[in-house]
Amino acid sequence: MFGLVDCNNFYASCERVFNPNLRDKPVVILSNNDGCVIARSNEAKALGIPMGAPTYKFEKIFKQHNIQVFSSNYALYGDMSSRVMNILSNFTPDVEIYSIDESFLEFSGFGNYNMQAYCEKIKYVVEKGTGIPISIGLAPTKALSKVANRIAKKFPEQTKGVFIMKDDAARIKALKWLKIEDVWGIGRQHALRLKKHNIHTAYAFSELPDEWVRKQMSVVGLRLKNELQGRRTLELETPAHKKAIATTRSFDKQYKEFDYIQERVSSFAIKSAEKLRRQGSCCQMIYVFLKTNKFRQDLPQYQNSIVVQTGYPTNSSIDLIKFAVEGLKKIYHPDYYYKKAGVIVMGLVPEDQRQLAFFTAENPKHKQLMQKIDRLNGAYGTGAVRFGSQDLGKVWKMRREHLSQAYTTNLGSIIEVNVGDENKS
DNA sequence: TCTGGGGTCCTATGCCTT
DNA sequence: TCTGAAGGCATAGGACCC
Repeated sequence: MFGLVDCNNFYASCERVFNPNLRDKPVVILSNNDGCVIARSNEAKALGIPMGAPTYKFEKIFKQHNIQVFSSNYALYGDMSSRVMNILSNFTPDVEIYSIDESFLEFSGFGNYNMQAYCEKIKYVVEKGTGIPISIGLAPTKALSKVANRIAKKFPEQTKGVFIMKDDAARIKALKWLKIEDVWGIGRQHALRLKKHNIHTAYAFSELPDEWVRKQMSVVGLRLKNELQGRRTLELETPAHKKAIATTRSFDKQYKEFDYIQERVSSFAIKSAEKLRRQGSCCQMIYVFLKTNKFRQDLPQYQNSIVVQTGYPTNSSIDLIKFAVEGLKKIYHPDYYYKKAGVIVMGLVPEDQRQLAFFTAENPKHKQLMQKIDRLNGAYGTGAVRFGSQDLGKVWKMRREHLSQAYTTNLGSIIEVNVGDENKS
């Protein structure tokens, strides 16, 4: 049996843990730059706030319905997530952390357990320990456990937040209920095509001929079909090393000047190098991209990207700036207004296993230099040490006008409890 | 004026080597 | 030495996830 544990409205729930006044009130969480809505409480969903809603278009509605608005606070959500995951691992050794708010659990050898009671206990202990409400779905395959979870979440009164797909009759009933666009692995494009072929439910999809699914949706679609029929094709995955690390951002407005964009791309390269060093990896390729604002169709559109081979594995900020700017020069075009750029480092190898290149290699002094820089930045804050290609006078600030505090990771943000006497807190 | 960021996997294509 | 088939690899793009 697979179990899928999903935290309910995770980001909104995190905010509520430390601010109980938010209970039963509509809450939305905004993306970086406060650009759009990326999470909603049930109350906000009921008010018709869609996922991805642009903030500037909905500000009036936020005010009108007294919706509580928060900038995303990843320090808080990341910490709350690891607390939840820690508790889950006490209930079965086989846990795959699938995302910040979801885990697959495998229950093998639990034949004699009353799984309904066991899962209700998991739910109780997680909620008691963290304040985060969860839903649990159990089924014979991963894809079906996603379906079961959806039912648990959708019908909390009947299911108490735990739904177990006991037999084939339950499977068929659930799949007939689930709309095709809500199936895990069916995105917008596939849903559109399937509907054109009169496939509207998960069940109808699961009954399609193998060849058709394979042809239209590749082996991925076929695996999904098998999973929905109850045949296990996906297993619990063990954490693998990352294959790429990305640092990409939208700009606060549109920019044309090369110098500005070069400065941004250099900063992304530095950030990527820091991430590489933190996980003990080096990269062999660096991908740089540049885009105009896709929402401004009235302006000329342009996007381009390039892969630069480094020639040797490196995680030196100095080298990565050099390669990134070299790539940028090849794709930059002076006629456009740019809104977004990014750097992705690829071809990652462990730092201690880098092969020696015959003619080129990272300057051996860089390693020590980077260690010192990382230490200084660690002690005095990111950006304490900057590079020549970064604009020293400029402080890049993300728009985060509705940020809650880092209650769990920053001592200065710790909650104070006042007990009677105002002097004692 | 203002619409996020970070990932994965699969396929098609073209080129090169065997 | 030439030729075609088959396999490996890099790259680009599309689909999906959270």
